[in-house]
Amino acid sequence: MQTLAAMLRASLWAQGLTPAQFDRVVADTKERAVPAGAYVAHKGDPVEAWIGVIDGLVKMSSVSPAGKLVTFTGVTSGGWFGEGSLLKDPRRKYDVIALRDSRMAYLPRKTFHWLLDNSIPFNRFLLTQLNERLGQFIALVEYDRMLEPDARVARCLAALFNPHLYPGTLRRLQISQEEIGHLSATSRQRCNEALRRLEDAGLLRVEYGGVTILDVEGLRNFGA
DNA sequence: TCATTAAATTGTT
DNA sequence: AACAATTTAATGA
Repeated sequence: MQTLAAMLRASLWAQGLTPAQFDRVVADTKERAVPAGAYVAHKGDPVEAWIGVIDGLVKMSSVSPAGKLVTFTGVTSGGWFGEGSLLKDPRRKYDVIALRDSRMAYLPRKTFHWLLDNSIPFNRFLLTQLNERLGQFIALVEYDRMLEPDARVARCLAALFNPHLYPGTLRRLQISQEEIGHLSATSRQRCNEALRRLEDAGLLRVEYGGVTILDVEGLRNFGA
């Protein structure tokens, strides 16, 4: 648990701002609490802000025409998303749902573009973020077809600890096995089996209502 | 603070 | 998908 200002200060992208720029960001950014299970943003909504997770966990997902729920990725404390929509498409391309009670930060579109125009470090950060996400999605497509469920679960968890996207995330992840299943496209029972195998391998510890990550690198390379 | 009950989550079939 | 076991959270004495 941390304050909005502390979260902003800890963000990689805020480190490179001038004190004046940082002050404006703090002044413009609004905070909102979202209970578990509630929508942070709906698919198709106009995108009015860059959204960060101060504390909590959200998932980006979509519902196919056939009604099937597809989860793309999760975002943990310290992560920001929606820059793609702010740069290009005016509307959000996916639903964002809180998996736990979460506190979100909203940086207005106007401030976001002002930072783009005035801060080189901010641009640099965005490049890195976009690149990391691209890599994540490429890996997603790749391992979705090639790897066994154990490895999918492992990499999906490792992705939540990407240091570029989510700096300083605690090792303890509060998430049910059912949700890990959604994130990794495995059934709940297959996910449960995978988690226990990963625990046997010493990569994480399975707990009630969550897991503690012991070896991020090991998870990332699992099954490779 | 402790005991009881309900709800959520996990482990098995 | 359904069921049983386990853990946590909530309630009230």
